[in-house]
Amino acid sequence: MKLGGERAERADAARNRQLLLNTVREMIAEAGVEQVTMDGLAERAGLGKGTVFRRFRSRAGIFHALLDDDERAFQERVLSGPPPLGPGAAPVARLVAYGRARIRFLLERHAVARAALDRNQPIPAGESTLSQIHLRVLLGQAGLDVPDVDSLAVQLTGALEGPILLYLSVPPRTDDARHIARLADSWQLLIERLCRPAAPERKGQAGQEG
Amino acid sequence: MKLGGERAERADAARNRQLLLNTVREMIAEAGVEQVTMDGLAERAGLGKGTVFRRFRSRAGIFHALLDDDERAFQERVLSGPPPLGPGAAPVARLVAYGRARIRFLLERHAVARAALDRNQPIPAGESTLSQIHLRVLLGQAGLDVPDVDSLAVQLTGALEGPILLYLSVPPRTDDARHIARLADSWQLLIERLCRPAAPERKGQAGQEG
DNA sequence: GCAATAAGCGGGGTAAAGTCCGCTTGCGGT
DNA sequence: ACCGCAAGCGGACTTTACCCCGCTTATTGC
Repeated sequence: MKLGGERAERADAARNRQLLLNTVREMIAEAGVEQVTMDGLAERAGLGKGTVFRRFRSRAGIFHALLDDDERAFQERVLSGPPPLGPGAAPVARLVAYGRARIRFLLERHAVARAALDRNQPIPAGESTLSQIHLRVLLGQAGLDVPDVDSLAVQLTGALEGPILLYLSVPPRTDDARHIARLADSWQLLIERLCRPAAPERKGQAGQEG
Repeated sequence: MKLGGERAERADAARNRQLLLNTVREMIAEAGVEQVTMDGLAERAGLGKGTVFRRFRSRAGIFHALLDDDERAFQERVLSGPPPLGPGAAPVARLVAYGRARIRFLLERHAVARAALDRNQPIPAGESTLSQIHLRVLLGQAGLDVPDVDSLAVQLTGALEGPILLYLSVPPRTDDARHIARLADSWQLLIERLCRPAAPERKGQAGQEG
């Protein structure tokens, strides 16, 4: 019985996928992300190179898959863990908590996250839409009076993940850790200012450019 | 006559640098960024491959240099052009104008900007610090009451450039343009909310996570 | 001019990503 | 149990970024 036209993944394929993921984790632990090559991975796993590329379409795809694994656990904490990261706290508090947790998450997986960036693919790290969707929902719950919550969510995702994915050096310099703590505080400030109610005063302030 | 211990760039080197930049511009115009290879560029410029790598340390370095060129002109407009992008307008208005102009700038050079991202180097697009420094200065002038303007500037740079550098597909899909306009509006909203004065009311709102 | 020298130059060599295509094999149907 | 076949597999092949190192040439002091 096949289900809905979609053939299930073959047993050997599933086995090899797991084998490859385990192997790549070992290689990263031993020698770092930089040293992982497709040939090396294939050989170490006792498989052909074609197999590796079939499973993960590119080198970046491997790290993407690796990140997806961890991302699932993270998502679990967000969706059903204790507040303020999980449900039960006020939206603004959850936004702050999410940012802090996300910064930490990405920092701990920094090398992998950067390796998951693909020069030819738009979406970078493991289902980056996770952040975007979650921010989108919480912003909505916060009852912000803004015309376009979606775009704001995109932008805040950039504010949250951009610095780590783009500007951080890949063997982190010693003072990077301090930067991170400051980024987390700064995120909290940004969110709280964004969400706080308007001053009752009625002087209009505007900026424009064509 | 040599100046200050630093040997000036040799005449032939400078000529070749310019030749290479022109050649790469031609190649991009004819066939797109993707089709630019180091061998092809060297051959077309009538130079050796080693020369190309000596001038721009990597493939990304070429596009970085290309972007730097344009960036200089952009910086000119920011430092001494007409307001609100140039000096003379209120800081908040300039922040808004800068964001709009920067989004447009990056969008127009999207393919090059993405090609300038280097998997092994932290700093991405042509002197990305330009945005960071400028935002930093304007935030200071806006007289924000925040403890750490530097981190905020880093984060806003991410908000501004991250979406374009990370999430936008490289042959832009048709509806990407609409996204861009929305991003610009959203940027304005973000800045204005961030900079507006606090409501006088004293109800504290806070969020925390360890 | 001329020698000394350091920078620039060239192109063959290496390594690693990604492609191709014929062979093999698990799987579902009978 | 057997058959047909779509999916999986492997590894040679191609492409391309990047390295190396001996040769060439612009520059500077005499």
